[in-house]
Amino acid sequence: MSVADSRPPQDGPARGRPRSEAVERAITEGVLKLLEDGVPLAELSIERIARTAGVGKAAIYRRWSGKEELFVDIVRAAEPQSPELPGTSLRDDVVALLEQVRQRGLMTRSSVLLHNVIAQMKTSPKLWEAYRTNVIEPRRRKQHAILRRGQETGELRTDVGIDVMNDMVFGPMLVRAVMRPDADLPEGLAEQMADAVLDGLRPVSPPRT
Amino acid sequence: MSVADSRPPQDGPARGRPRSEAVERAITEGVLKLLEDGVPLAELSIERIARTAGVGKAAIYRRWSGKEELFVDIVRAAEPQSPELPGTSLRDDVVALLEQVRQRGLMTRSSVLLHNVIAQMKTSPKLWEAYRTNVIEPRRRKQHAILRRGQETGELRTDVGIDVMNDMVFGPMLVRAVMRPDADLPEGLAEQMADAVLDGLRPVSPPRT
Amino acid sequence: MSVADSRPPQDGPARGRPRSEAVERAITEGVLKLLEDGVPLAELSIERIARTAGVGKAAIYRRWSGKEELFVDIVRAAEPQSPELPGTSLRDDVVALLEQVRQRGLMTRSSVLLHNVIAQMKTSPKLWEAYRTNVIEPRRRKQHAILRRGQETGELRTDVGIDVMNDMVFGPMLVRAVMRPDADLPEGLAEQMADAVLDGLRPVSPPRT
Amino acid sequence: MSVADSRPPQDGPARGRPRSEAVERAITEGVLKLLEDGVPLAELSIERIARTAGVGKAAIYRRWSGKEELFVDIVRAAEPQSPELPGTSLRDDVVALLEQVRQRGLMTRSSVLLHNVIAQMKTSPKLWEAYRTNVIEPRRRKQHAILRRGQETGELRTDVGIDVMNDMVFGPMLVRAVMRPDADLPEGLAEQMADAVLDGLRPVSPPRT
DNA sequence: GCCTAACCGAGACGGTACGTCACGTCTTTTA
DNA sequence: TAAAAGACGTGACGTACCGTCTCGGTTAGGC
Repeated sequence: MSVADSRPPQDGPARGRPRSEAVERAITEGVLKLLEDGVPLAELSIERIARTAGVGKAAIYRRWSGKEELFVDIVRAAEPQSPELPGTSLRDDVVALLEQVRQRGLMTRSSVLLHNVIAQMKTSPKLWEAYRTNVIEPRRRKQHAILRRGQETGELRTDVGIDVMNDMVFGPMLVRAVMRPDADLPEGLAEQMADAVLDGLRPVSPPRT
Repeated sequence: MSVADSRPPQDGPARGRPRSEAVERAITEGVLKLLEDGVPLAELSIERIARTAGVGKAAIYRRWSGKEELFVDIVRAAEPQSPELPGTSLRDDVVALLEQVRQRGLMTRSSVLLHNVIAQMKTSPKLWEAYRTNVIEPRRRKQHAILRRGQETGELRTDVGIDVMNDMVFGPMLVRAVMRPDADLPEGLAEQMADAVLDGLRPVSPPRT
Repeated sequence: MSVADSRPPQDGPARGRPRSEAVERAITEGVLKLLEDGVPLAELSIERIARTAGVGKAAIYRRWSGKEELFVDIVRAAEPQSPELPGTSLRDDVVALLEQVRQRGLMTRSSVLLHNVIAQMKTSPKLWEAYRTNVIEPRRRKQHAILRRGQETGELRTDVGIDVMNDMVFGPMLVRAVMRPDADLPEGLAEQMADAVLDGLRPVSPPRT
Repeated sequence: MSVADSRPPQDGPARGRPRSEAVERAITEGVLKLLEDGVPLAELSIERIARTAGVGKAAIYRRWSGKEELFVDIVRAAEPQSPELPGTSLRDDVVALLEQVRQRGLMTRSSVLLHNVIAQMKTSPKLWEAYRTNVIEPRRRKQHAILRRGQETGELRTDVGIDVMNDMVFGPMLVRAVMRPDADLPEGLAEQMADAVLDGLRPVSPPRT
């Protein structure tokens, strides 16, 4: 299940002493504890994590190939589950997804935690790729599906690319929740944004006076 | 002019040998060369920069207090100048700013350079603050001013907060240009986005059937 | 028989699965193989020995308490048996013992093996003591007995301590065979040394002119 | 002067900050202190030495390529200077050299120190070679020279190889002083040994009755 | 034309962390 | 109960940077 678990694949029954789940837990909880104590991400060394978790360095390297892989797993674990979509209309589905992003922004902010870890990832192309593949792309695929269905039901214009529309519909909330820690995310924001932007993306623009 | 130039303030004429501008240039150009050669940001150590620039470590520490301060200066230097706004209409001004972001996205991508440096900054609150104050906020103030004037001229609805509208108008392009290196930024994208989103933000929403 | 076999003493018949002799053999032969392959003694780790022998580490620790104890047993096993002494005269007995040392020097050298292991032992006082007690002292006692009998038969002077004479008679060959891997040990060396040194240790030194 | 000083050879004036002699002293004295405190040689790690000396590991690796090279230098430094030879006769010169070996044995024993370090060296062929070249061989050359001159002056027989005679003359004291920590080395031992062994190596063996 | 202060490259300094390896112990399954 | 396998905490390995500190030497004013 873990992205970065590096145990070599093997057939047959496991041989030797199995890896302790307690160790796994001690490590991840150690990292979270350090972050919550306000330790800057840059000061999270493997040695310090091991010391905090009461664990040998080797126990960490046995599971992850480095600091970054470990962080990916921790972010993945903290990632909220994708919500059930109502499916009643394009507007309702869009609101549901926007609301998820908004919630995520609130959570991320309140627990200092993930914001920096995610930012940090961009410094390592390899890791960013892992994060994109495992977290971002699935979310994006779901968004595309919703928009495509909106086009089919005639709720959405067809003369703008799905990908561009995706950024127009979900980009504003993303920017607000992820890139601007000082902006507020009031209740009702999802509805407000959805209504306004979908209004500009209706299939036929009636003439105005 | 440099944010991080740490020469102690001093009265009277400079004494002793003045700092060599050639050294300054060698350092910044060394960093750019390394980045362009595809060296990951995480592998840019002060020692390596000094070696590449043919410069002593002390010469760097004399000018910046650390790696991060150096990076801030480099990003600032590479930041494009804000364009002149036509001022003919809300739509034209918005298109001009969106076009600037689009151009910046194209440039950043082609020169590998800044994308990661900016991401990196988030890991250092101090630096992110500096970047926000010096780069992001001025740009945002200009955007707000445009939108406010749009409200005054009746081109924009007044029942949505300026700040939210700002994200709705400029957020999509920002996401596309800064956060998604694989998305394309075709010509005409600025116009397309501006027209669609402004359509949803017109002051009066006529009833639909 | 093994010095370092650490099975706890126990009454009654052995219980549970008995230790496999094949494992014992695999371990000792693995060590010898590694040494003969030119692996430096310092690179002989328990882990590597176990890997080479196809054996678990625990199987080694069950039998010896550590690397050094294992080495003692291996050296002991390789030690040549003490020869029969002719007993016809002091000179003949001395030659026989010197010849044994010479042979041992030749053997040790050809099989790389033991020279370094013995040297290594000196770093562990405990082991050196074991080696001294089990290998060196018995040999020394036999040498002393011969010399003492030489004094009784009037073949050896009595005004020099047995211990000093022992070093004078056997020391040269020992130095040559054990401490100087590059010296040659030609046939007849034992006789040559014995004659010369015994000449200086005759009971009465007649006055010279 | 140090065997293992690994500074790359260089022309012209020294560049950069020169290496501190104080550091050199702190390291060697740290090692001696640890040994004198009874720390087993096997527990002397570079990290511990650095900690004891209040020095960074790099400062050690800058001077020696490893633990063993460091030890060679320490033994060399503790090695007594070769004595002036009287030159009055073969017997007097031999006594002088034997006395040196005896003294060395006494010292080595009293200061626990060097005995084990020297033994340790044999485990590393490379180091033993260094020790042999720098310490043993010079001493041996001096011994050979004395014996050769003894042959020329008619004090020594010529029908035994110099090398074999060397072991016969100096081997006993060497064995006693280096290989047998429990043997005593009384004053006068050098004279006693010299007289006895030289008696057996006189050029003409007069007939006996 | 000196003096002197600050610069310059080089590199040593005490530290900290890296990722690997071996230690001796412990915990699995299999025989 | 022993067997192989392999995870466990510990700690040393040798390397790379950190940011500071000497070195000898250079480069500008101000005298």
